[in-house]
Amino acid sequence: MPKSLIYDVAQRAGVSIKTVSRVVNNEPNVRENTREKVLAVIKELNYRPNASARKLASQKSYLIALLYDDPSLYDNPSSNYVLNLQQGALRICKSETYDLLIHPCDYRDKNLNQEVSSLIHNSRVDGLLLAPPLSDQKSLIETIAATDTPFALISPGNKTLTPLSVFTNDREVSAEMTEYLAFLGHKKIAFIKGDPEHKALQERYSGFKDGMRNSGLKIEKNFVKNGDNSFGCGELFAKQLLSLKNPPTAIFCCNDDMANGVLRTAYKMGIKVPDSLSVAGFDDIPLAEQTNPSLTTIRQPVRSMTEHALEILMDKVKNRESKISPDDLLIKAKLVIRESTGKAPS
Amino acid sequence: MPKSLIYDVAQRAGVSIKTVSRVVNNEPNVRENTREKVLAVIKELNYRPNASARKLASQKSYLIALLYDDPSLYDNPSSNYVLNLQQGALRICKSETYDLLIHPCDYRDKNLNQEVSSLIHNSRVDGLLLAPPLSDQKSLIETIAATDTPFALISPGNKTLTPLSVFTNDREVSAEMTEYLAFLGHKKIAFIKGDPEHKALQERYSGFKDGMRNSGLKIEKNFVKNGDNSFGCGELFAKQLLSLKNPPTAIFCCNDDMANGVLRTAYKMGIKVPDSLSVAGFDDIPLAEQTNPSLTTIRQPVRSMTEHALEILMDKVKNRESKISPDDLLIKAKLVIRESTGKAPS
DNA sequence: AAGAATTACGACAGCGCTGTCTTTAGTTTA
DNA sequence: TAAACTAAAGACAGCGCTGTCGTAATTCTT
Repeated sequence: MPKSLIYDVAQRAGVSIKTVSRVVNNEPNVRENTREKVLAVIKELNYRPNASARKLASQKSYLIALLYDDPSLYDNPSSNYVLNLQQGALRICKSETYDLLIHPCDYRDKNLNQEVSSLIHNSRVDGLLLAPPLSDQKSLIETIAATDTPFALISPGNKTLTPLSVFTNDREVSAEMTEYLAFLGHKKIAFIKGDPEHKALQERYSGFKDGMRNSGLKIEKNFVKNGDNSFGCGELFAKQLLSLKNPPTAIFCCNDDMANGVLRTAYKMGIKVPDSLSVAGFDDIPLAEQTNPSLTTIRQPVRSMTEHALEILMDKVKNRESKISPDDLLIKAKLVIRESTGKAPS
Repeated sequence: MPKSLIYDVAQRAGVSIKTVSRVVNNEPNVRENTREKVLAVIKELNYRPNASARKLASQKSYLIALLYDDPSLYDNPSSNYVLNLQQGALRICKSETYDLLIHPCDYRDKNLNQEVSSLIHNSRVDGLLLAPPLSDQKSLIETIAATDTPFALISPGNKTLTPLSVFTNDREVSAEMTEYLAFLGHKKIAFIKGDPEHKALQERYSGFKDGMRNSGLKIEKNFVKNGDNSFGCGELFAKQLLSLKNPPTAIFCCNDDMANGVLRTAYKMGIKVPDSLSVAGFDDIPLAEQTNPSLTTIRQPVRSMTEHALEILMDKVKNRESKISPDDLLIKAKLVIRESTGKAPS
């Protein structure tokens, strides 16, 4: 199958190359029957426009960059999150004939701003999508905004930042989980916080506080730990908490990795879960289904979240009215109740 | 920073645009001091060649496609593997100023051949890198070969297929693990096989057989199970094996997911690991460190494997002599001994 | 030191599209 | 039915590079 050019199509359809171009790009001012004729020839010749030529002539890149924090830098098992991001982004890009440039970063890297701005300049991307925690980095956002490149965020919590953002209800659902634990009879509930730079994780802590208040429970100071999202710190803090003379009966962790660490410590200390201790996580990584016991947690629909965010971005990139209603912007997470939570010991 | 063109650089350096082009592309026939002068100006003006223009003029795409089986289709936790693939590929691409097109596929999809050939034609990729199990799909390889597009494989086991391939020693290292179990005193060793279409997993079984033979042990028929790589089947087969009147004292699984399933069943059945049962996996997914007990397994250096494979591919794409020696083609996996294996019960 | 061989560099066309502008066909109005 | 308009289609330049080929500068011969 020899690759055909726009000229071939034009000639065979008896029109000018410009008309073919109009059809290909869905531009107006083409009569319906000529459009059909051209489309037929395109199909017949299996014509695909040369991406580089389009880009060069149109001064666009047809490229969307997906920026995310690279979990393999910490070698943790939540990489599934990234794959879901990519999948969602890929799907929308494909449907809009854009390409996707994946760009794993280290959100702690001090040169991040420079790295991203050179990405924008060198690759001349038409738009950027930022996943948390990169979407929390204020100076990064400002850097990008200064380049006038459209961007969208997957962002936790509040809606004030920018209109180009999809939001999660981390706070509300964390409150819900807390209330669920209270409902099970737990009164001594511990919380292991995550990285403070991760805004979503802060929101989860706020949600925990809400939930405790709503349940008429008060938070004991030494039941709250400052974790760093890692399995290891879940282990460590569990050891501390469970060695207390008056230990908590439930531990709610900011993410599944830490919850898994708690599970391990409980196992080692011979503390039965959920009989003597309830454990809850957040994220619903695939592993959560496979732990002993399996983990009660909270699931976020990462893929559809990403797809929404990217659709918003594409609207911006293509300068068209957004069809996404504000209601669609809030992506709701849900409790997933498994084996690691149960009635409070009496 | 206004974006500068090749003309700007040429003018400022007092040379023609062609000379600038030569410098940028590392072509010969440029005097050392003019090269330096041009490089200085490039730096000064922060010149970056327009990728689309290069592609159009050179009739190349500067694009490498990375094809892999999408683990999120099965929602399993080994997605870290993919991230490592991507990272390795990204690193080499960046250093060669190529872009990376990620292309997750379903290796069971019957339209895969067509999908890939249209990828090649539409995106006009300069080269493809296939990860297992896609690299095992004979008809896919033939399809790609027919397009004359350079490609490289990350391929298990034997070296006969093609020179453009990086190999793993799945078989040898599986034998090693088996011998290690034998060394610990185990005589009744079970094996849970993986997906038969996955060539690497077959190799692992062959290695198991080698190891048993080398240790003077014989394989009991009902100690060998045909798994499908999933956690669930690990659970299931463990239940079957451990319910035998004369159960195995060690179970070696083709991958960590299944080994993790075994661990769970043992936990549920109250069988102590490693005291009464040793369990070994393969892959060293991040989770393997976090199970209860942590998992003895085998680690493959996926990242460096990918980097090697891509370097070979780039040599082919750029039509230059490969600097990679045949010895580098064999990427060796290593045993990682953790808590799940121990002396055979006496 | 003059010619031959070689290396360094430049002029210019053209890669395959899209944007702009112009022309033609078609439709409406008076 | 002609003038005035609008919709549809075409002509053509040019996006920013690289490839080819021609010419100038340099080095190597003897």
